[in-house]
Amino acid sequence: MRYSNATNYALHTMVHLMLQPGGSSVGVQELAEMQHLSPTYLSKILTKLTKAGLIVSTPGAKGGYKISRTKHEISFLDVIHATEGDTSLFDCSIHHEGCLIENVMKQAEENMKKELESRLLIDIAKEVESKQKEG
Amino acid sequence: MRYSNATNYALHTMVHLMLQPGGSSVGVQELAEMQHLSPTYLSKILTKLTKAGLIVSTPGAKGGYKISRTKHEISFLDVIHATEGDTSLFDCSIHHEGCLIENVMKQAEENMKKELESRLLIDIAKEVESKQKEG
DNA sequence: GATATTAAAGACTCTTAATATCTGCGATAC
DNA sequence: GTATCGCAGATATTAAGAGTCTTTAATATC
Ligand code: SF4
Ligand code: SF4
Repeated sequence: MRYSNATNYALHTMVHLMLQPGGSSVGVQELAEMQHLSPTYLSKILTKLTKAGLIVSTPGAKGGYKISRTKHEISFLDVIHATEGDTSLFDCSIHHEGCLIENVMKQAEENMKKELESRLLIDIAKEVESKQKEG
Repeated sequence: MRYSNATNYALHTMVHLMLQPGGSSVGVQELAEMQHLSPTYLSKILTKLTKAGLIVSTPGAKGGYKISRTKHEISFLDVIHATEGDTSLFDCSIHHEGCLIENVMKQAEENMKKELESRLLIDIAKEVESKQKEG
């Protein structure tokens, strides 16, 4: 059980877009080069982020992707939901009434999600920025 | 990203074995029937649990599986580790020095594991037992 | 000791999901 | 109009999970 690589790429892309001065657009080929990916593959991931409303795409010449207006509210969990879907980690198909096992597993998962929801990408971006200025 | 079915089967098996009077052994075919599985498939899962020291196997005639001596200390996390391995959910192969993203993901995962570590199977087994007496 | 019973291990197939590429379409700037 | 770009669909390719079959080794019973 592991997060997909797409989630990793999505997180990096989001941070990168947040660091764009004035929230300007960046083309997929630049984002792909940065992460050593093929543009077509990354494009699929970016489409997911777009549909989730985390970034905004502008097609056509001089187009690209830019961070959404909700920039300061985007959490790690938002990105993960966009790439991984929002299904439960533990999904017993039977669902017995008042299942004790499911209870424990779901509660634990909730603990993880709470943390991921409380951590905002903007804070990471800011830290990265200040590190770059130092170095 | 989902827990494997094996983890579900393992959890059910563990609870079942804990409910055996006197911790007596149960054969794989009985455990398999209970969960509508093939004995050979379940056998692989049971071997993992055995190697993790959560259950004890006795081969040969009248053999089977019984719960380990550490019965009262076995947590959900122990079972999950046995079936899923103990690799991290978020595993970036690069591992940059002081990576901020990895930090957040690992911390969140830790929150989940803390909960899974604190929840003991024996408590679930006892609840199941008392429910059965009620019904 | 012979035999029946049972767990352990390895090879193997099947299915599914993730990964990745290629192609054509539609929107936009110039 | 044309070059540039994101979007969607089809299509490999790969990896992991799910599950079966067969053989081997250990044990109890007789
Ligand atoms: S007891 Fe819970 S986990 Fe087990 S089969 Fe029922 S619903 Fe699923
Ligand atoms: S910044 Fe962190 S997650 Fe990103 S490549 Fe480096 S180690 Fe991996």
